[in-house]
Amino acid sequence: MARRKDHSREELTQLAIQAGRQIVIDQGPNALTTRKVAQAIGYTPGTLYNVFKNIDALIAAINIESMHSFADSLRTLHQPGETSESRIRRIAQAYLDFHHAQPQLWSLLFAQPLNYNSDDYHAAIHAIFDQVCDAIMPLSSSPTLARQKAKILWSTLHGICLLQQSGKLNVSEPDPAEDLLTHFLDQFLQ
Amino acid sequence: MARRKDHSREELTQLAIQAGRQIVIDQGPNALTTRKVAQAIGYTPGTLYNVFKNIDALIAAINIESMHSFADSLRTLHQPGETSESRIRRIAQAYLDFHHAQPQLWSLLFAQPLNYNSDDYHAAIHAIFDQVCDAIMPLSSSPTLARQKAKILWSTLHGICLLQQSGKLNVSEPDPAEDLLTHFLDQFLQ
DNA sequence: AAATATAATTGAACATTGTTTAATATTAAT
DNA sequence: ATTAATATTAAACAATGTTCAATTATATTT
Repeated sequence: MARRKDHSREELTQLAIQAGRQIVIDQGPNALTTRKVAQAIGYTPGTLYNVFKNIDALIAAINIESMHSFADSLRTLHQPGETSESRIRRIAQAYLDFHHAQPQLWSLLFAQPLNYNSDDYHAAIHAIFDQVCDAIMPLSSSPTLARQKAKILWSTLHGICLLQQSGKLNVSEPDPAEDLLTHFLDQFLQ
Repeated sequence: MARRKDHSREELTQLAIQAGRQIVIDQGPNALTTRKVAQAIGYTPGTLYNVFKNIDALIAAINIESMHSFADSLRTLHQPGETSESRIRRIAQAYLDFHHAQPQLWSLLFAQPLNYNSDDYHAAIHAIFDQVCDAIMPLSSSPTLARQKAKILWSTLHGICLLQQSGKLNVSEPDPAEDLLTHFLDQFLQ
């Protein structure tokens, strides 16, 4: 068998990403296999390797889409007249909202070590992180301090979602992510 | 072949845990396979299944040991006359030290979703986390707030190490984990 | 238009995984 | 001494990522 040319290279790429994304949403990161993705788009695994170098590259592509989508939602939420504090709080809440709305995509993106690096991946991270830095900049005395504060905020958001997802520390009381975040931000924004 | 009885059940358990631990240290979490562990202890994979339910149970056992070891180091570091601030700072630094000294064991423990739960696992987490809560308690007005603060500290430590390990945000400047931690604690301990 | 080159697609295979199981050999109990 | 219980293994299974020769459709050249 050979060359159907039903789809262009770019179409195939998008088909695979969307199919893979849906598999992750429905069945979790562990269910993302080349055979499942291939079957979902009506091709065989071999074809995927003509478009992606390996499955890590496909995972990276799905993650890049998640990041751009999140970056877009951050841009949408931004209102020029807003105080820095309000903007930071809304960015943080948006992170929690993403985790709540798409826990499986969040896991694929943040809860699993990634073995694939690329400029696109790098750029997608910055499409998010630069906005966090921007929001914090007005409250800091130097760009270096602002960057550090942004990394601390980012780290804490990661950790809070991981903690909630693993459910490992819910003995006496659950402590909803929102409560932890509020508690953290009240001090962080002093 | 059958029944050599070179080792008791408990001896086999410990052999497997130590062999697995060393494989993770030397070659990383992904190198931890039943066949490698079995070969390292001079048995076959089937024998491991007579001792562990599956490989996730072995991973959990290795993690439990890591946690007890870390909990011990926290106990060792504790000095009765110390201020709360100093104790908290040293606990946090110990977390970073663990990550620095054993990055692979840290990854197995914290950077990968675990699919195996047990009372022992739960107890090991608390052997650590209860000490963090204890250290924070004197600075808080209620046990609930102390627990929340402990979770925030814990989350941030996680996040900082994850960030450093992934190396994804080291564009303009690396921002060593120690700097981020100091920056965080200076505000956290106010 | 014919011949040739290029590229896409597949099926089949390979190596590695985790895991199960029937067979077997050793120990323990009767 | 016979029987029962148990530990161990080899072999097999299913599922995974990945590679590749063979094949066929399109593009290019003559």
